[in-house]
Amino acid sequence: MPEIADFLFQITSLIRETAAQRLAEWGCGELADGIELERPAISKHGDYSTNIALVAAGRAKRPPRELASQLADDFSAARTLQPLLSHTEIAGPGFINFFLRPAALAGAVQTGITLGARFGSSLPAAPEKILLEFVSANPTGTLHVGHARYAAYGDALRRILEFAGHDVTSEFYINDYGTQMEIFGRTLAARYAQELGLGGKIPDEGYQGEYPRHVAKLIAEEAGDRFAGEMTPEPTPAALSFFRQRGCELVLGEMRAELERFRVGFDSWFSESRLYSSGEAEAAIEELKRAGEAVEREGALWLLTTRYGDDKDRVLIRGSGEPTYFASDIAYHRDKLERGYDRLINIWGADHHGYVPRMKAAFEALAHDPERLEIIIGQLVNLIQMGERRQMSKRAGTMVTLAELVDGIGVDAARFFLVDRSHDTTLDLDMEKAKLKSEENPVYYVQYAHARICSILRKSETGGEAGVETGGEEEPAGATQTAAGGPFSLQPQERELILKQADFPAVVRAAAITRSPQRLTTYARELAAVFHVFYHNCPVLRADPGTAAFRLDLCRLTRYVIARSLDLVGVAAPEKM
RNA sequence: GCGCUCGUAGCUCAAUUGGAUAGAGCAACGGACUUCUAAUCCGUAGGUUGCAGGUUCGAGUCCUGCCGGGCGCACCA
Repeated sequence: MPEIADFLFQITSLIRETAAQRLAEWGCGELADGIELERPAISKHGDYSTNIALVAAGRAKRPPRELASQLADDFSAARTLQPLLSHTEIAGPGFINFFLRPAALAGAVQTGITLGARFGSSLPAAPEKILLEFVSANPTGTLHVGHARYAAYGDALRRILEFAGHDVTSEFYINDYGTQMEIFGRTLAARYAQELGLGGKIPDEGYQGEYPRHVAKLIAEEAGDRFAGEMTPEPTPAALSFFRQRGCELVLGEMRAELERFRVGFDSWFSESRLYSSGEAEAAIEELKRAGEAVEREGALWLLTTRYGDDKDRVLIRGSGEPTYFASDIAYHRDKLERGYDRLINIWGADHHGYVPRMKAAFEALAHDPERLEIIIGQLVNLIQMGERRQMSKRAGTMVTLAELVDGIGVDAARFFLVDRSHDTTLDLDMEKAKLKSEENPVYYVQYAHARICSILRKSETGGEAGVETGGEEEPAGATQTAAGGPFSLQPQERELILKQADFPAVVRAAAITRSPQRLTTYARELAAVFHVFYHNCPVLRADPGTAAFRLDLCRLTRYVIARSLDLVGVAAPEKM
């Protein structure tokens, strides 16, 4: 239920109210609340249409067109709808098509402008306190385009959910505990020793590649030879602990800077190792033991996830006494719930989807509703290099970093490109092609419309051309607009523009509900297209004063909606191009 | 082998969650700048929505079975 009066929502509400009584008469009154207005594909089919007669026909056991006819009469007779509705038609198998009065559409523009920055925002029926966790890259390397995809998607989702009325916290989970960190620390120590000419040896399982060397260099710069005495024959535990910790800090610092450059900020950075220092991990495990959900077997501690549909039980504590990543994750999610969130949304890569059932099972084991955990699986990014499809891999050196992506095509093009396709399809990225074709990125099409509008608005403010020119002479035939207040008609391009603007609040809502930021890029492109057509057919500053004023309002609202649509996916809206 | 997931124009993707004649952008071809920004607009061409059934007034969308791609199936994370 939108907090804010939104034109399409208002009409829909009035249609529902009007239809409710008749539907009840036919024994299907509960259908009224489900009535939705759609934009027909063809303009001849009206401004909006509804299929309610078709839906009701099955229940009422009467021909759909007969029901449509009755409902259409009701709509025409309804006092509340008369200021909005010009007429209705019945078409096809039983669609009811609505044709709106121009004055009503003009009123919608005024409402939108009055709402200003709030236009499109809403208050959902059940606002939620949401924790949105994404990226959460291991602090042992650099961010690549796979992370970039989740960063762009997650951050856009955060913006959209907030604008749609939810209370969202974005969080980055830091895997700074366990085996991988251990190995990373050893790798850094070896690289550090090499920096100092002490000839350290990278462990067998260690990280090859340039990045650890880069981090070790940073440490060498700030620490000098302070640890030189602790490197041979083996790095001391104290030294390893330092390298682990300092390395992690440095990597996270670079990640944070890189993400900020990408316009992705996190409200919270949550450390895995803190779960152990605070005793939370132990507490979670104890709770599971006490509840009889975790048992010792074969020297390890197992969580009995098969009770809740998982394929096999899962180890929490290894025979070696080391807790698994799964144990950490349980403690982590327990902590999230204790922080009072209604819903936990995790964005995971497709390579982790097999992990979902056990995590859900853990919720049940802790007697929490697994529905509160929503895991969004994002498909992976493949690289195309020299015409070959390759999977990204640090070891194979087939990796494109977030930094390279941003340097290559810029933040706006990169974010638009990444969010524009569904997170649910695998994405092929050819960096060479992406660079060559970056000027063809649809983001510029949308930004250009925005810049164009800004240019018109600038000129209107300086009073340059408004009203001084040839009056209505260049108007397309049939224009009969007069100053506000009088009866007028709308050019088809104006009508299209207004109807497209009126879609915006519903687009935001749909994007939020279906977790699809990509709806916004599609919408922004459509709105820009409709505006460009309007621009070519309907002069603004050169129109007569009344028309010019009205069209300037159309421009203002379009500008606002484009800027907001882009902002919701983290893309800038430049005033000049 | 089992599980999850995706197959839509030559390419990259949409399609208001079951609606009317499946739409955009690139790429191709032909037009429009003495004009509020030509990074734009107009037009042409491009499709058995992987295949086969099913559900109903109606299917790209839901169900079943095949085919093909991706990803998983650890006391790794």
